[in-house]
Amino acid sequence: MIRDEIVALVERALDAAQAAGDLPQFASPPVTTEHPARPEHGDFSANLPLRIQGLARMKAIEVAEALRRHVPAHPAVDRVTVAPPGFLNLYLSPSWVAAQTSAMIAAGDDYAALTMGAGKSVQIEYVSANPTGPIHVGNGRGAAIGSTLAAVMAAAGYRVQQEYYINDAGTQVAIFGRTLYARYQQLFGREVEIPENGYPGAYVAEIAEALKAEHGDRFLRPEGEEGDPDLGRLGLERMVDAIRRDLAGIGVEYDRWFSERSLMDEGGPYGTVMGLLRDQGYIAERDGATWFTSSDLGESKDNVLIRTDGQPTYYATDIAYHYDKFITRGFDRVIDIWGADHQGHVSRVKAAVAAVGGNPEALDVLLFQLVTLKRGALVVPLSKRAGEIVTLKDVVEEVGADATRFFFLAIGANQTMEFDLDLAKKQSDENPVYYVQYGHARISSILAKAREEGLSSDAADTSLLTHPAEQALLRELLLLPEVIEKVVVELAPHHLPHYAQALASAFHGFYTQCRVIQADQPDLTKARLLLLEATRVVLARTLRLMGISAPTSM
RNA sequence: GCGCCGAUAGCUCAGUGGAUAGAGCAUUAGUCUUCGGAACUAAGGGUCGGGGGUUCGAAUCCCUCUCGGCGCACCA
Repeated sequence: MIRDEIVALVERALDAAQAAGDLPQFASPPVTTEHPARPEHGDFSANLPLRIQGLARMKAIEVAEALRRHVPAHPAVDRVTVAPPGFLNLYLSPSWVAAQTSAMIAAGDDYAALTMGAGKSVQIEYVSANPTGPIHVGNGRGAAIGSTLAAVMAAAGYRVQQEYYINDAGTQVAIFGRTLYARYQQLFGREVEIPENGYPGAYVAEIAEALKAEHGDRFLRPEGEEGDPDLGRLGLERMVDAIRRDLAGIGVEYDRWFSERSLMDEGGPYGTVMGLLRDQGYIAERDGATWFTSSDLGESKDNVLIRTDGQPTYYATDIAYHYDKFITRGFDRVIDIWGADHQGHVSRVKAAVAAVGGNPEALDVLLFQLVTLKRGALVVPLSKRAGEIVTLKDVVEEVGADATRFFFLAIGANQTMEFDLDLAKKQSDENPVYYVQYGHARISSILAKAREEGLSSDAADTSLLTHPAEQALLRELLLLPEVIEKVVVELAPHHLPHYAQALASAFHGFYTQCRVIQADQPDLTKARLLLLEATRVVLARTLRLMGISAPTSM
């Protein structure tokens, strides 16, 4: 990308200035650039002179001047200036900038593909909500973040695998099964209450009805007896199917759905991990339970792995799961995306990963702060155990998948979100996603009209694209690779929607000021059509990375 | 009590140690209305929660205080 070339130019200028004796010899910190807020300060600005003035024992402005004299010529760079108190400002050549459009169009949906991932495998696991109830609004945030990060990392050259970890074992699943059986019995006229800690939501009763319709009384046991485990298993399958459908509704598709239960298979990861921990002396038996002595590894306390009832804890299975990710499947990187309420789990999973032979540095846990759901001033509980559940599906049906995704993506993960259901519809009308999509539709419409009139961008002379609005748009198009890099480095997808808005704004400004199709100016028309094609490519690419549609009409 | 996250315009939020802190919405005033008005231009609106410190330079880094969210289970 162009930024890397600019950085290289400044590095070479430093070397040359030192070689020529204009600057003393010293080891320099790495060169960085930024985009100045004000256009008169150039397209790229390097603050290197300010940072090395001490090392050079010179005034920053003099360092800058010495560097400026040694910046090598480059076709992309028009001029280099020095600005107080010691900035080196570089200006891109308007004709070079305009000429980049052809490459963007040629690259198409591969535009801004990076090699930083170097083909490394990365597994991204997200949502993984208990399959004891439907996906709710809070889960949707993780879904939007995870699926977007996956797309962006793929664009950055990683081999990405997206996974959903199905918690199909453990206490909550058992409670779900008992709730389902209670609902099932009720359908046969038995006066049975759902369990105290059960799931009161209507969806459990609906599953019971569906299973009754399909299987009749097959699962009925004599009164007072426990239910047939097959009923629970089938109910869980239906729940997982519903989750899969709801997530597909906002464009989320996983490569793999991983069963927690499968970890317990004979010779599987769970047994392996327990053996590994035991061999290394990290296991202690206390109070009838089996403990991981994680405090030996710097954790604040030990944790139970096997409860007194003989069942493994969520932590134990999670260790096995991460062993499977790192050791069995050998991912180079693993990214877990969790709600902030799991924050306390982060360090002990990392400790466990290290204990079973994985590299904790290769594990990133991306926490997103919780979504509080409101209906006007009232806070709506998100718990599955509360009666009312505001499902992701409900919200998507009301405000649309594109607006929902954009809404979740636009806010940084560290920021708590308030989702006001009363305002959801109104907000969706004002959602900036439509502003972005409208830009794409507008371009498509103009290009269609041009085709009708037999106009094309063939052999366009891009050097005609000198209008400030054209140049502003062109510079925006060049930024996407930097945005992708930033999203990957920071694991922060929220940069993407902000970029999309800036790009759309640059386009709408161009559209207002520069008429594209002009009969009396065939050459300019060709050049502007080329610019439109490039803009459409970049806009569509940006929207697609966010999992949002790029409509040709709206 | 300990830990993680946050506090920036009326509201929702961006902001990489840089130059005059930005956007959307809202408000006000305009443009234009033959390529799509879901558009464009402009104005008003800020002690970047308070206080110290580091630095040529701090919304950004460090310390501290206040307020808010979330954790600190043999639930997940």
